[in-house]
Amino acid sequence: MARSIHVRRPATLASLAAELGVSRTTVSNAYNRPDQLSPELRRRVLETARRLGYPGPDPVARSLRTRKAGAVGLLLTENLSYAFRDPAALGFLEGLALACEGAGQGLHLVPVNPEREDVAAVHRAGVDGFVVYSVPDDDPHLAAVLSRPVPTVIADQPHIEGVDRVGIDDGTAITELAKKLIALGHRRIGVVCMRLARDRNDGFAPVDRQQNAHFHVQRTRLGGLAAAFATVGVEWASVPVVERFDHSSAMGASAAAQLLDSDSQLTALICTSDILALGALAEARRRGLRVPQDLTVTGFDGIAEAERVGLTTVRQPVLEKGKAAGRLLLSPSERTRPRSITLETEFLTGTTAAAPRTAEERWFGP
Amino acid sequence: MARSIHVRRPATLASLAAELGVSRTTVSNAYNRPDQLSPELRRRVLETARRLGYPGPDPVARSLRTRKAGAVGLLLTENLSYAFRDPAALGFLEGLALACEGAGQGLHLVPVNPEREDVAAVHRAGVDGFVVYSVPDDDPHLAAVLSRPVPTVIADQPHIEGVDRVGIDDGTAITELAKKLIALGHRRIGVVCMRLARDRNDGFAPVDRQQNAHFHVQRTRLGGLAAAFATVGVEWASVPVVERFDHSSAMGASAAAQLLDSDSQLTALICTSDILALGALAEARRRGLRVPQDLTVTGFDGIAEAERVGLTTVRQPVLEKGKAAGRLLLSPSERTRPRSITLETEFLTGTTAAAPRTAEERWFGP
DNA sequence: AATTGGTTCTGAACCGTTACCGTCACCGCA
DNA sequence: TGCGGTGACGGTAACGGTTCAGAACCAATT
Repeated sequence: MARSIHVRRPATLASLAAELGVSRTTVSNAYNRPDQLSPELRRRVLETARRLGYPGPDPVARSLRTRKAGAVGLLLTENLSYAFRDPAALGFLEGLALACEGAGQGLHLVPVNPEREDVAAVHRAGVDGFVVYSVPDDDPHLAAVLSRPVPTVIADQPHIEGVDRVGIDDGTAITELAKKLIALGHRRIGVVCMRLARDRNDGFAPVDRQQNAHFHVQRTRLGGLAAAFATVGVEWASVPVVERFDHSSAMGASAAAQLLDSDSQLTALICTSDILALGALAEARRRGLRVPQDLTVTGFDGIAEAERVGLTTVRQPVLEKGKAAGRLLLSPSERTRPRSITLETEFLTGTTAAAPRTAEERWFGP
Repeated sequence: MARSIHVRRPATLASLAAELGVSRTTVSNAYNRPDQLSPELRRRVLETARRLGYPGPDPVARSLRTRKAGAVGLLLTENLSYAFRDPAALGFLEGLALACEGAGQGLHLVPVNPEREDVAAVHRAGVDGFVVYSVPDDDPHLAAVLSRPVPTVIADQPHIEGVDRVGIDDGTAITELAKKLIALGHRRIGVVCMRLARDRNDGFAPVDRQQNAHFHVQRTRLGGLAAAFATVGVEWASVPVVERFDHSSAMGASAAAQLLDSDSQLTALICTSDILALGALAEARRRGLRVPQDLTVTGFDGIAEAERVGLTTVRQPVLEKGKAAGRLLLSPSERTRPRSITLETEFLTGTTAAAPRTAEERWFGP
């Protein structure tokens, strides 16, 4: 005979007070303001609590009353595993977690169902503020976050009126990198980038798709490249840009292959992330192309493995970015006006970029 | 003149009801049970909400009444960065996050201040349950979690009466590995392990420290090795075990160095994690020792990089472990008795283990 | 005409706590 | 003896919702 298990409701502050013959206020004070009652009574309260199995004030009820949840919400891009496997995102997450930990705040990962456009989870999250990390510009979850009456910090996204922001200057950073390649003599380049929109497009990305990209970071980096090459008369529309939906070095390799197959005259591959660049390096190796003699390859982010293999890239301070987001959210600002933090990037010379071979060298070998 | 900023309190469900001239129940229903009121009225409610800037029912208040927080708490080992840089921990985290996402539950990282023994954060977390991942057996935070009247799942920790558990059979898995080395002929081995207790001890770990280790996983793995080598008459007390507090390949390298310096006759280094083993490989390379001809090196975990370099190791399904923990916590069990899930491990042959050179070979070369 | 059933909305209780202010006893001091 | 100050505790009203039993109304059935 199935018998429903009798779950004894845990004792409440009120029941404890009744048992002790004191007021609820006093019990509350025993936990929250020890100086407000005599040590003797406090001892009795806590001891009785132990005896009755009272686990202490209910966190949710407390939050309701004090108007503090003690946690910050984090909204990540649609696909969770995507973030967990991207070293840059992970660094940001670690930095944010550290900042929260330092402030004694929990970090609440908001569940975003990739299937349905279910914004409810954003409304259900009991948090004191939100950090939004690199979601598409038109993400309904972002809109939902902004509709909540709590402070918000956005990272790696375009500025939104009245919202704090942290990020780097993606455009300028990659323009610098492009200028180095231009100075080396590269004119015929190919570009590998991450996905530009929510829909999958594993292949060439025409200019209008680039310009309408939903992901701010990718859009800005491509824009920075276009600007740099425009200065030497390279028409951007003629530069092949290959997009990959999944972010992995395998995808970087396949994108590199697609580019090299489409134009054997390319002298450099510019990748908008290190992960992709590592794949491009692997593809070059597979083809027997020497880097940098036969092909220049560059990345972006400055992840550990890139540094290990000497990739020419741009380092961005991902850990600091996360910490800064946390500080921005948790610091007791006067909130007089939205603050914006732009962190510095650093060009890493590496060993995967060099002057292109001349035409003769290309045809007859060195 | 400093003037305190006037923060307009956001509209409440009650104020919205008053504005509309309906009851609070009706407004609540407009959000939670659309079938309970006429479409026309519902439309009016939502429209007025938009006009008044009402962000929808307050999540904390709702949680209080419904007794559901919509999130699970995760208690990680003391040092957050430690977890974020350990691929095994990261895999677990990803799996857990995926399980939560699938169930529409948030994942609340409990802030654990490494400095103070501040258990308050555990009590402050508004969650429906906890997952505790590989904390020291005597961690006060674990005790605090168990005192909360919510379901709990522990991972990679010894069984606790009445608490669900997920893990692998560390002892048996590493015993298998040890037996392979024994079969190859190894008798003189050194062991590199992660920290065994809260206090830092970068150096040799005597047997009693091993047996009293606070970290279940490390304790069990060492025990498994001892059991295996006992079968061939190798006295465990004579086996050098070097411990490192920080978990990094650099530490693995230095530990390997310490072992090789202390006994040049060692034919194999068994490491209790892949990260440490990768460091040991680096150290062997630095010394000009060929692996596996001159030295056998093994790891544990089966992280991606280990597989790339062909490390002989044991793979454990970390992602699955995280998912299983989530399922265990979120599945509507009858909770008739605590459940325990032990996942399978797999021996990876790799290319870093071989028979030791004979004495002659050692002295005169091959 | 009375009963039934369905839809739509309401009233009051409740979730478990903390904030705010008030009360009261006790003490030292003039 | 009266008085202000202080330490210890209590009462009441939020905090912002959800739940559940039922009221009011109307149409259809018996």
